[in-house]
Amino acid sequence: MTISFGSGRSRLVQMKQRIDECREQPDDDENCPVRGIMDRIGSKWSVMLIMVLAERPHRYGEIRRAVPDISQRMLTQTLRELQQDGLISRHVHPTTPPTVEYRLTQLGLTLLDPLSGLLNWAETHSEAIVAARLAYGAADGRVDPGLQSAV
Amino acid sequence: MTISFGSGRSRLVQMKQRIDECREQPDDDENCPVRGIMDRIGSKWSVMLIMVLAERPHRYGEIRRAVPDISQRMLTQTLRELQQDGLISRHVHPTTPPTVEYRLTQLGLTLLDPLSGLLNWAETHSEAIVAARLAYGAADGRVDPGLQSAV
DNA sequence: CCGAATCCTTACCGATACTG
DNA sequence: CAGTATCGGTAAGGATTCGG
Repeated sequence: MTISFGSGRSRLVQMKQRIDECREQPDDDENCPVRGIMDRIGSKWSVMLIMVLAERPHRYGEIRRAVPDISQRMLTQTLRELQQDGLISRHVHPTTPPTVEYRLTQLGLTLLDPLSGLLNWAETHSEAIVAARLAYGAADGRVDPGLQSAV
Repeated sequence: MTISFGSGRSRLVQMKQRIDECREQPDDDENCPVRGIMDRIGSKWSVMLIMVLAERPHRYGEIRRAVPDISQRMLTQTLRELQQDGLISRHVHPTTPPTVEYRLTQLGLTLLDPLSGLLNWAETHSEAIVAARLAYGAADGRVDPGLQSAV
């Protein structure tokens, strides 16, 4: 995007201030939605389902086939959560047998850009991260979390 | 801005293809790092610690004071994970008492931009999401997940 | 075809106490 | 100051079974 490179830092600092303010009011939930949203993003299957629906609207069984290693329990539950957040919508066609179609909402579409930005970062730097994980705990098998200064 | 609006969608679809390929090989771990990275991002404290260190390098106790509601167990554990991924570095100054400073690495700095993009999205649309959560389960208290067609 | 409901096994994570 | 070690409650999530 057109925003300069160093902008991420200052925006993050401002963000932290706002989240800190949330902690002041012990209302527990509802007052700091950013935290809840990030938890949702980080949940095991949300991003995967969003990616599937980003391609095109899908029926329930289609999603199930597109993501074979999800249990129907978690598929339904995650769909409900995303629906509850207004990111996807559920459309029932009164046919026999019933046909249910899920698709991204307008709100869900706006998420695609920042989300793909993060995923692109993950893919771009995945090799560096795997390398870092291997380098950690180096030496002769000794696990010595002592001093190290790799910038 | 040079990037068109719908770019997020196509990039996400491509991303899904690559993650699907990862599932083909049952090596379980190491072969699909994107999944692991996203889990890390979504973990409870990682983003918060990154935000703190985005401001400036911090000592252990400083982070602890900056994030009061984290246990020292999770603080140390999350710091180790981020260090292992090469996102932060740990510097021990051999003083008495010991002084340990954490800071973002070059790799960690590159994460700030896409991460702040996502956080900005979360903050921007937080009201819409809260509204959607309230709207879900509307009517007279009846929870009827039947048919609905809000976009 | 599209779910809901139940059971049950893990892992996360907080609290607490102890070390160098 | 900057951690490590251990215990235990809780909740996420998989397998399975039943319903409309």
